[in-house]
Amino acid sequence: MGKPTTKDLAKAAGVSLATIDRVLNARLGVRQSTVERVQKAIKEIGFVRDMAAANLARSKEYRLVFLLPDHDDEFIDLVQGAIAEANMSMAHERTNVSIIRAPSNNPHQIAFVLDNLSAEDVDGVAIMAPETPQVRDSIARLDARGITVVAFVSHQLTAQTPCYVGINNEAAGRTVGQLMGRFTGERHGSILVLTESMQSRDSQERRLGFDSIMAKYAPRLRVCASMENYGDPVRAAKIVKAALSAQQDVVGIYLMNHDIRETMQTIIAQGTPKETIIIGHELTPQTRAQLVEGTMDAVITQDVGHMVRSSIRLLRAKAAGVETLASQERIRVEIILRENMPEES
Amino acid sequence: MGKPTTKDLAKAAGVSLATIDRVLNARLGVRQSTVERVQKAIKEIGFVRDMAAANLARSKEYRLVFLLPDHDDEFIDLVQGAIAEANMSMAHERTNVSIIRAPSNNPHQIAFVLDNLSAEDVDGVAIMAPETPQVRDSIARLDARGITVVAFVSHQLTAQTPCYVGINNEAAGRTVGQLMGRFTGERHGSILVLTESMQSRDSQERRLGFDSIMAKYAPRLRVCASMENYGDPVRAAKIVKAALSAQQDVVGIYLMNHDIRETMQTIIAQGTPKETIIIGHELTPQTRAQLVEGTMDAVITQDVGHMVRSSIRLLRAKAAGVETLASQERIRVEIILRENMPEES
DNA sequence: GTAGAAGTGATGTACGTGCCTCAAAAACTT
DNA sequence: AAGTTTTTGAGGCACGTACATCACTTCTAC
Repeated sequence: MGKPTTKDLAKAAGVSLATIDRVLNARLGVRQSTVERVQKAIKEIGFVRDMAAANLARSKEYRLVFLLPDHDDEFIDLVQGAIAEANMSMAHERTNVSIIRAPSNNPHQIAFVLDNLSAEDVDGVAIMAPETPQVRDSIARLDARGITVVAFVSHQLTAQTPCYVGINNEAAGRTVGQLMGRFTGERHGSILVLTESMQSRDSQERRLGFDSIMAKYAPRLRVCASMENYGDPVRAAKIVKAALSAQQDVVGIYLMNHDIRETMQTIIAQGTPKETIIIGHELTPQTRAQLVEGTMDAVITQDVGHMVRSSIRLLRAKAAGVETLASQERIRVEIILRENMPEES
Repeated sequence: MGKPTTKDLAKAAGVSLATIDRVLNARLGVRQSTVERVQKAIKEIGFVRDMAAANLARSKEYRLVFLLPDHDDEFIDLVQGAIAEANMSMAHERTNVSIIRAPSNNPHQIAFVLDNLSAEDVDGVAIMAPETPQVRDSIARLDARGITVVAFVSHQLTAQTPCYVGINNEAAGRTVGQLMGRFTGERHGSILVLTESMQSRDSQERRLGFDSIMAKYAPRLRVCASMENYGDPVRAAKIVKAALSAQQDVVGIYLMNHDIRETMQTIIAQGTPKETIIIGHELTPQTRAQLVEGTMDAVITQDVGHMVRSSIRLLRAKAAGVETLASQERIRVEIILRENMPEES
């Protein structure tokens, strides 16, 4: 005979199906002694409930939301594409994912958007936003309202510590360090580090990891202070130009943030010795092209599709109160060279 | 109102549920004109069927089988672990995965095992076995019996070309080549290539990719002919010892097969200059340890858990006659250094 | 040549899958 | 007896399936 069902359980515990249901869903209105009797029966007959059937009966749709920055760069595009794709394949699994945008440099606005999410309309939110007190508090309120939260790409420090779906940024920095050390051969010189901002925890962690490895394995190289462009293309170009003129011995460049359009353009326009090693983050159409033509040497990336699906699974599981397969959710720090570049989308 | 259901479809098409069902499952006994009417209605109201409910109603379990080699090495262990883990989390989704072992060096035995699989007991098979005519024919017979097949890790050439779940081995070889060229700096010397056997297509592809990159980017290095150990530990040790004594200028070693226990042991015992770059395949407890202690410099790997889950999804989808999300199933050629090594299991 | 039997293909009916839920009954409290 | 708490029953979610039904053909016998 097959797996035990609620019916078998009911018989085994000597109660009705409805009571079983209340115990399974930890709802109240069941005497403690009955709860225990049922739980004993569950263990005895080895009952595992069929969540597919449960969701069907509940005729419940999981409504999930991704909160993304409202500016458009290639990385956000990738994320949006991955969400759209996931949404397609999740339609079968009664899950509906939507996207909300909010200006990433305005914590109050983000908090406002989050606070306006009602448990009536939404079961879970994946938040991609800088780590600010306002957002932290909003997350706490979401949690209080029974909306589950995961931090997407960027960490969020909260009391309830929502899951973080993204790479270990220190490991990413260390990996870049190791590659930079190896790829520059035995050359001496300085390394430029370009970033959007060192304010964010992610940047700090990457830098930390990078420095630790550079100090340990490539002391011959001088790592310059991080240069911030604050997301301003003009400033980005100016900084790079100035740095390349000032430093004649640049042997490597670490592009720490993912939006590198202007930066790379300027570097190429300015011209660098062809041995200059350039390593950046995130596999986008831009970095792909750069890898192919050899202007970039390596890209450290996280699988965006995987992250999106992982977030969805986590949110669904948390919303349904189910365990998840942790190993499947771990996001790897991937190294992409020209040779192992996956085919496009 | 929510998604359209079969009931809505039936009304829209002006037929009963049973007819809808017949059309959806491409069963016979429906007039062509009716089929067309239903299909038109499907498109019109945008019907997508709820596979969860379908499977529930069918009260069907997908019974899948992995055919693995019957010898035990660390890679097989990983695969078995991943299967066990997947089995746990798939229990909810009415899927049951089991493992069958067969000697990988005996094609007739493998064919025999496959031929004994009945469509009564099994819906799909993931085959990890060398590419032989016997297995090819067995796959054709499986297909004829209505059992779906995917090739797991190793390619299988068949008329029906079953899906292959595994990495692009040529890309893997190219990636090793690029790393080898980079990591050896500007040094000159020779590169050893050690493998179990060059008979298999996978090995040939890896070698091809490796050679192409070495020739192009590191002509200063001399790549030696592949040395085969035929899976024999004693022979493996002897070969390595001989090679290292004969070649005084070894700057890099490419370990092409995944079972490298004796080989690495011998290399370490024999002693090589510490700058010798050693690159191998598959992240196992062994290669992890080697990476940590610095005796290996990089490992090219495929995510075993991902591959197992991917195979399961593919088999289920094919067995159910459903489309799959291709991008999710693509297996990446992963580069693992000490710095980006994922935590164990 | 036609009524009737028998056969064939197309379509519908009713109930089942494992679980949830609402209303109503039963078992306890005060 | 009224008020609570606990339990039950019946019906539903979106779909599948054995069996029943219906409309035609084809064949036989008169």
